[in-house]
Amino acid sequence: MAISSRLSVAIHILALLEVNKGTRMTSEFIASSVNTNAVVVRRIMGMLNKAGLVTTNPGVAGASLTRPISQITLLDVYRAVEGEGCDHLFSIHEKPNPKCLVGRNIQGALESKYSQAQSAMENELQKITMDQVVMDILKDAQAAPSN
Amino acid sequence: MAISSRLSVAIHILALLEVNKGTRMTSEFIASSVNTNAVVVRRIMGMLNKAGLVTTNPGVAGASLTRPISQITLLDVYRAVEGEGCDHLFSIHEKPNPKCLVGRNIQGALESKYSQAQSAMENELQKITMDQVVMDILKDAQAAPSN
DNA sequence: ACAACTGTAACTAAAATTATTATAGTAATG
DNA sequence: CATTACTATAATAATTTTAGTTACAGTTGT
Repeated sequence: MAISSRLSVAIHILALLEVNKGTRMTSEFIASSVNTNAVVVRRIMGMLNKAGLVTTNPGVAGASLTRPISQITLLDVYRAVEGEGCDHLFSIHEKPNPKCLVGRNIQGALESKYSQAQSAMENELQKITMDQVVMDILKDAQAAPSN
Repeated sequence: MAISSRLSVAIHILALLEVNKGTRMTSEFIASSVNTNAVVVRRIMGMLNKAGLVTTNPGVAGASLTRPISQITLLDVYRAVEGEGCDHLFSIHEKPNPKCLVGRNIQGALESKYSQAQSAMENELQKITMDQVVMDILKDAQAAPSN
């Protein structure tokens, strides 16, 4: 199964915060750009807040980034929205038969291999910063300006 | 969300086929090592068969590997059991607002970044072969022999 | 005080995974 | 050649996760 779209929505939110840095956006406004419900936005914004990536003020619109987007990596965002789920990208079947040689040792063998693949992915996410994403978005905007 | 345990079960099955190469194992026997239902084993075995990794004979027990396990990578197995799902490891939210600069361009930006991370993971899976997994299993067996 | 928000909890709906039941078909064996 | 043991697969159910929605309490600024 795929990784949930929370990461994509979170990146979308952070990009909006950067691009519209001056203005105070409501969760309703952000939701209309993402095309989802405002509660979903607030839920994810809450995770970004808890992870220390944004600052929010209860009751008042307009979240803000806590640091320059060049210092926010996709790994930061991924961990913010996936929480504990980050630890195990690959699921391992539970309780294989300990009476069987393979059943007894498969879990350990899988864990060591899986962690290699997972680390490779995380390292790549860490290399990508939010400002690269924003640049991509703005670059496309120059090619086809309509703002 | 995490990647389904089908990959883990498939690896378990292939390891069993290698370790017990001489004998003809029934799906019931394999299921008891994995600790699941025999139908689950046959379903996954069917995927491995369709992907050309094993040969099965309808009605008769005992699947066999089509090539040496040193030539089966975890990426082969991953693709066999995840099928189309492999294409998009990360989900992207649908229909962001085209009237918004960010909404208009976010999907393209995400796709290019995500494919970097996904490729990094797949490259790592490709580097790991089934015989490394089997060696891990047998190595543990030497340390704590009970067979 | 009021209006406009945010922060959450609770509930619903939809999708995916795994387990299970059931059925049809293949093949080796006595 | 009928019986037995097994595979292949469809259909169903149970469980889990995600995303959308409703509801409401709390905060802020006017």
